[in-house]
Amino acid sequence: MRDYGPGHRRCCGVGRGRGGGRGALVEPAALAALVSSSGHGYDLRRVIEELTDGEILVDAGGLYRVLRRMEEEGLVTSNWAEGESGPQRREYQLTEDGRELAAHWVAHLRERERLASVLSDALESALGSEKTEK
Amino acid sequence: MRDYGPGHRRCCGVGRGRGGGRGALVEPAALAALVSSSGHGYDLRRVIEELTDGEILVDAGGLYRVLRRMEEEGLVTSNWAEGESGPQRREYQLTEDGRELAAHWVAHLRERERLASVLSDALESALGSEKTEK
DNA sequence: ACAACTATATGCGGTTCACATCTAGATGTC
DNA sequence: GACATCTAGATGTGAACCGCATATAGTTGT
Repeated sequence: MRDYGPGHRRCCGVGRGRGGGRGALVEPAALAALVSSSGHGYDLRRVIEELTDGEILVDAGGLYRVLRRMEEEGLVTSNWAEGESGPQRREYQLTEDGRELAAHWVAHLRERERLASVLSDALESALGSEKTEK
Repeated sequence: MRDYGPGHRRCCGVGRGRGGGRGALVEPAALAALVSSSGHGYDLRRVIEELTDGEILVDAGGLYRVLRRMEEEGLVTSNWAEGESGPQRREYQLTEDGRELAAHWVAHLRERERLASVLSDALESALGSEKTEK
């Protein structure tokens, strides 16, 4: 159901479960983190946060899911870190495929950036010209 | 929505069913079209295409779904066009709420644009600095 | 003993979207 | 007439994304 509660209005697809709210960001964010420093999942969250100046905070559960999927797809490899104290860690490394995909993501994100720009320009000018004709 | 052509395997979340591939674009695109010219659904597709210089092509089925959902939410109103030849047309008009939401979408799209920019910058610089150290 | 933190993982549900398919009226062609 | 095609609206299906909650362990601090 689409009940956002009383007096609480839905705005621009922001909210729980809105998968497409920002588009697929977790995968490219994970790739970015892994390109700059391989490591374990929990830490990658911090790397992502740092890389993006705190703009992008990924959900831990979602990140683990994405990492496992990427492993299935041969984009990363993992192994349990040995001889360490603390909880078990699964260390991830990028594969060559993963590195290639990361490069593709750059172009893809630029394209997405442009689409958002084109659309917001269109919206803005439409709203603007409407005002003048009133 | 967009035709990525044949022979394009999974890359950067492009493909069927990837809901979040580019984020929610149909709703804001529909709003943009309706701000600049109210009309019926099938025609709004063309308006969207024109507004975005052919960059954004929405799926007809998806557009109708979005329009009906927006009507449920009070963002648009519709009525069957009368006294016309051809197939029945449902004419849509923006409500005041819809106009407000359109304005919100501008800011939201700008934010999304920035996020994509931040992330692609991060990815690019990570890939770049990796190359130098090799 | 208990709380808090690190680390990995699953469950759940809502949402977006592309592709295929369906109905139906209008129009054109052979 | 039979047919293909275009316009117009609509549903079915299923993949994928994501936020939030919760579960499980080990570690560290009080």
